[in-house]
Amino acid sequence: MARIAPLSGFPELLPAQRVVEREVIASLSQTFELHGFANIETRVVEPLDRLAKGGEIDKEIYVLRRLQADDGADDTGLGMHFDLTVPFSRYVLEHAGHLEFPFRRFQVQPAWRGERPQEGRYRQFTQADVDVVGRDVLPFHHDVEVMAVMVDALDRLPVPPVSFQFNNRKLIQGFYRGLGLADVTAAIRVIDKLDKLPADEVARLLVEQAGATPEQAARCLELATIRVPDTSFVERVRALGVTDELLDEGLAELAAVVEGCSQVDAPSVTVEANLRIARGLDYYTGTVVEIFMRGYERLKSVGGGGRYDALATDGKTTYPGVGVSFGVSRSLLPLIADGVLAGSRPVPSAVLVAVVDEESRGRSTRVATALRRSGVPCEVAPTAQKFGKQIRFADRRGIPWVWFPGEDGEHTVKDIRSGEQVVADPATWTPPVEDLRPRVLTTTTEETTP
RNA sequence: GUGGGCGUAGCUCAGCUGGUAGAGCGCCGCGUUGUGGUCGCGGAUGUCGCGGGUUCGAGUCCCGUCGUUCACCCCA
Repeated sequence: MARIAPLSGFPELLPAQRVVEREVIASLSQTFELHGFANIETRVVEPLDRLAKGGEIDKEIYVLRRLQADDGADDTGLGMHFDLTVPFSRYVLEHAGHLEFPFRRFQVQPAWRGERPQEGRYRQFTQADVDVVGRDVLPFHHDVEVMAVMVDALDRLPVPPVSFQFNNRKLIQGFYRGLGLADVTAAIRVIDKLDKLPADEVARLLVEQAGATPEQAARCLELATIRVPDTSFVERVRALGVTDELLDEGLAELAAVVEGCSQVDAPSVTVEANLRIARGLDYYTGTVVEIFMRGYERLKSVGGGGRYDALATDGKTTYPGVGVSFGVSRSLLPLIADGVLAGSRPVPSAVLVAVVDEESRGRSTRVATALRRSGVPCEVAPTAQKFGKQIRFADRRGIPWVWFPGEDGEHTVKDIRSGEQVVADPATWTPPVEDLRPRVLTTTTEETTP
């Protein structure tokens, strides 16, 4: 029985499950590096005043303090980061003198939020972020680039198909402005409720909270219901008859992002323009995106991001950025729990070297040494049980091969899946490459490895 | 943070209006004296999440607590 109570919201994985997470992180990192993004790791804590920029998230910050703090000082003024964007913006400011701009980095780290946990929401979770940051300026084409990188990265993952839903803040703001709407920010917040409230209710709220006329509210809803897999949204928006300079700019940018991401060779990723995607964070200024995973829409977005013209500023210089993050824990833990993803084995060993009797354990150890020299992960059987038991030991752990050391160099190795057993030389034999490392198994297809 | 559902063997679960804890799978042993998986026979599972209360008696009822899950909120 579990005498030690698990901590709610702080999930831990068993070895075979951890195989999945490690392979996914390795795959993401590899793709990001293929696109020339450097890896960084930021410290776990940040000064509280930097983390707390107002907003609901303040209450979710875990604060650090010493057990024997002075009575007067109840904390150290440090909190654990709740995402990777805030620490990154601080990192950029702090190390700006040593970075080359535009700076391209990726980061895969845990973050902490004191939330009520549930499926896909944890108090400690890992996310993977890719961003490009410029000094003073960051050309728009980086929006397309960084989104395309994430499209490529997620396409290579052994997860269900994902959908990138793009929108653009300039488009929304320009449209509302051209429409003559008073409170653009309030209107965006209301439109964001569209998946929870019926359309006519949203229209009512637009009138009530955003100072819209019924006519304006109707137009806003028309805009928000546009959702297409190509650039045809441009014509449909124009047909609504609103003209505005910012709107034009947003339309062009969104078209470029949708176009650019559609051109990535990524069969398991769909790309759409969805004009009701707003995203709550108010620092976004252009491109915004939310990512959804097929069959797991209940998790809401498994990733998201966008353009922020002032990621960081030191008063003299501003650093605009564009980035997107993928929720590693949010997407993987439900997939693992549902049995969609599993590790092929809980141990790295590809071979179990059997032990004939304790007197000859040295012979088995020498076989293992030879195999390791060839890069074959292996282990020696813990006890000299009957061979049937030793084979079962390997079978339980998913170790595909069992090596039987012979008396006079007469070695044999058995594939316990097929039962086939052949004479082999420890110095030269290697298993098929697909047996070398644990792999990620999916229930739908046979297997996938980065 | 607010409100609801659920917590029984390693796993999935059964257990009626309170009366001495069960099944399947898995695990262990033997059949099979050095090559597993099938089959047959046998065996062990457990502070019924934890603490308190009501009762002659609590897995069952009540309260609290922890865990889990759902909704709100927020977002990865």
